[in-house]
Amino acid sequence: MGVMASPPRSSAAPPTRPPTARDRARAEITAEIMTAAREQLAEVGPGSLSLRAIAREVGMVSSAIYRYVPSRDALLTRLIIEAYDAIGAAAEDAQASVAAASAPEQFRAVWRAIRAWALTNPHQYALIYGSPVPGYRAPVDTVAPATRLPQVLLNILAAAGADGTIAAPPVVSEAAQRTLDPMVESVPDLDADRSALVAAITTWAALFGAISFELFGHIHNVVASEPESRAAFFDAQIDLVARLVGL
Amino acid sequence: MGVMASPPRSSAAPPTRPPTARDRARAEITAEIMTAAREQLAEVGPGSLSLRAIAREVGMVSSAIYRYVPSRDALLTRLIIEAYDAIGAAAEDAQASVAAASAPEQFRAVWRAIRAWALTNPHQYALIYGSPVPGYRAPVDTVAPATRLPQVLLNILAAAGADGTIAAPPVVSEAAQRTLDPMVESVPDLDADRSALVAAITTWAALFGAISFELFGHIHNVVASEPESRAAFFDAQIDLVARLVGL
DNA sequence: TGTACATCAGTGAACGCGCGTTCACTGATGTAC
DNA sequence: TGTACATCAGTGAACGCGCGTTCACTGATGTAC
Repeated sequence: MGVMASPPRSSAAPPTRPPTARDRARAEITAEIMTAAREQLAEVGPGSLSLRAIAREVGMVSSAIYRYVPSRDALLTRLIIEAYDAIGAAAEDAQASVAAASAPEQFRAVWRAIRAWALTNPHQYALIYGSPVPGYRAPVDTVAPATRLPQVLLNILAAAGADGTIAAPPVVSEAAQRTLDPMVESVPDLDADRSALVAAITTWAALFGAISFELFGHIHNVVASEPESRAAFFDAQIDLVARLVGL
Repeated sequence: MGVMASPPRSSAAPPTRPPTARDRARAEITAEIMTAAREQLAEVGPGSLSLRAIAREVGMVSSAIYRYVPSRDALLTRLIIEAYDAIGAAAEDAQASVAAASAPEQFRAVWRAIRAWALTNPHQYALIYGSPVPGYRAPVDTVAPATRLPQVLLNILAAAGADGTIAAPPVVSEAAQRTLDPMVESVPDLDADRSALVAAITTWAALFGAISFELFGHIHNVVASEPESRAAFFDAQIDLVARLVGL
């Protein structure tokens, strides 16, 4: 997909020239706007996110927002990218902090971190893993940040596959294996067994299903609602689902 | 939960008295309103569902809607109940049509039917399994219809457990088992092994995760997008996840 | 079968509110000489 | 260091639009005698 063709560089400003007072003010106010936008999101949901309300919160007149954000959709895009980056970073940090542990332990640590992030940021979670925002079409910029999280999972599984931790990966139908052909061919470094890949994607979707069910209220009156109960239940789900991938 | 305390009876009208012309007109127009509401839902999402737009569609003045629907939230509730009933009925019908088959085959048939319903009615699906509508609080009336679908799955698993089709159900932690205590105690007929229940709930959430991922675009560029590919991939997910429950 | 009254569906105007976005403008900050 | 000009942030008014809900009303349909 051609992501990261050149070394990372901030695309906003020419590299030299120290930041002026105006630059710093701009950065600060932009941050304030994003914070207000996140709060708005939590209150009314992405569909009703309002630039005017954000302007009010920040203390400017509604039209002034347009000095910082070109449009409502662009703001949504920034929030989406932010959310993918945040949940991806949470996964990366969790993996890094147990890098010496066994693959199943890494898997567990990463998924616990993902769930914890989702519980702390339910509306940002819903923004990226809930229903698509009607009338909004996600631009390509969101693709790269969205891959950070699955990449962490793939890394764990690839390492476990390489060092023999995964004994017998499950076998799936040829038809299902072939559905991954276009993707495998477009990603150069990916030479995992396709059955293992199908299983990996299944665990990925399965545990996001578990988190969504918890967050969206579908296990209300099913699983006890104390935080420790919910955590124990999710742990059990991690362990069950980990079997699918041979961990 | 006290659902179905008395024999089913339409709560709207006194049982006798044949329907008058007015009654029939009312029923017809109510149906038209619900259809328009479903179309609205598909166009703009639940958050922006507009009574005025629905009135326009049906060809009445905006205030006339209030002869049929007490408020916007009440309309949403009706749509939600309708959606739970429809997906529940799809599952029940699928199970009934393969009632003589083996448990794994029934499981597969039901999940295929659920996915098919979701693909055909993506916005109704998102309404009930996507992000909660901000500012909307679901009333108790939605609980009973929401249980129809999981009930079908439980029935299949209970039968498979009883006739020995499920050899060795997986074992989960005591802590996770205990999280189901309140629910098991409140449902009289439920004497399933709690490990099996945890596994059942996990498969339930897992396959809804798979459907949501497909519908909400998360496997775009991952799994080939032709309908047959997607179906084959989902079939593989069913089979993988079925193992969690011993099928 | 015919009339008097009650019920209901639908109208149209109004209340009070919100939204995204554009535009000409003032005044402060930054840059080049 | 000082001045002239360019850049930018923020203002306030406006455009044109949408929304949920209430209310007094007209006219058609249903009911009881």
